[in-house]
Amino acid sequence: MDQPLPRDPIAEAQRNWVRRGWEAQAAPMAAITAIMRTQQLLMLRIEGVLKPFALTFSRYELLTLLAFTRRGELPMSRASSLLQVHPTSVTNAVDRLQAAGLVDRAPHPLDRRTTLVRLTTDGRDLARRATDALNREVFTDTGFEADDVDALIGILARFRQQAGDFDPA
Amino acid sequence: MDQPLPRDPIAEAQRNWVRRGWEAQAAPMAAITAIMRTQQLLMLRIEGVLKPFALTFSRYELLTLLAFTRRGELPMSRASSLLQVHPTSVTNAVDRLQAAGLVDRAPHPLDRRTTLVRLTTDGRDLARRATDALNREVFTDTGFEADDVDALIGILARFRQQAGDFDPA
DNA sequence: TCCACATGGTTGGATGTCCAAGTATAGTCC
DNA sequence: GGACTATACTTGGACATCCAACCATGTGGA
Repeated sequence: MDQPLPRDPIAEAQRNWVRRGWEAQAAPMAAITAIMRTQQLLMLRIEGVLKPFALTFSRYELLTLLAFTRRGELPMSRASSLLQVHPTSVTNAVDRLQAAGLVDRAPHPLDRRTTLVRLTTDGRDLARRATDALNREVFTDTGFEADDVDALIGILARFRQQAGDFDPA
Repeated sequence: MDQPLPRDPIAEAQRNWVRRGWEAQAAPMAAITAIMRTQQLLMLRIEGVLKPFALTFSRYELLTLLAFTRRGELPMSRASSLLQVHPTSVTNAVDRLQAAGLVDRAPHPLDRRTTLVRLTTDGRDLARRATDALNREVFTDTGFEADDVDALIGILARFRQQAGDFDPA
């Protein structure tokens, strides 16, 4: 899987789709498959940068989300909503971050259903160091051209909005 | 997680990045995070369409790849290369498809290291029906605008090429 | 002919995803 | 005040990802 293929496998699949008579669906299929592959490439790269910190991207995202709150804490349901992952994914991430001493769970003062997840000092420090590494090694030179970055942001925001991710206003 | 958020969480994260002084990295970070979320949305949608066929996207892709070959078979290493997944992911997919009677494993006539994975009649039929469903329910109306589909294809092809996925020629 | 290197595929393991179901708690309405 | 609905989070499970290590086989060069 390290060796470049002689041809773009997704362009090939697109041609196959056209050959089978699915012309209207060929380009959308290719775009979606390209998104899947691009995500995979980026994930491998990001996980590679985070590995020395004993972090995965999922756990990193939760730490960073907490680091951006005023008090370094959030209800788990809120974290699930903002990170746009299933509540069980947050449970999983909090379990592992808590075992590593990077967050704590705390009861909500007024609502016994709610668990607050709170950043520890170690967690805040690691979030900062991991962000420095990602900024330096991924976000400074992503492999996208600058114009493409802006275009992607626009296109994917329109898509996410029509998918119901956030309100139009 | 079903309710739209009042604001775009990724745009919010981008503003947070700028506030922290990481201006050059903010847009690339947002583009990458948007790719992650878009992939997740598309995957949920695709898995939803495939579920009645007792297929996952990963298994579907292998079936479709085989359906496009002349003889309905490929060496597993070739499948790994074309699908751009780790060999263990192909082993996993073949195990499950084989258990479901959708593919068979066969020895290579000339190379005892190599295992061929071969589509069965049931597998070919299921690949066709699942493709019909995906064409109808996902690829005909993806949620992307038509211009955006073409732009995505171009942008992501450039990215995948610079990442070493395929040769420039 | 033998050895070193490469290839193909598997196994065990770690990880994170979401679904279904369950329990505890809170809110609303009659 | 009680019943019903909703919310928060967990647990168990299915699934697929990739990594590390291993074994069997093939290739090429000395």
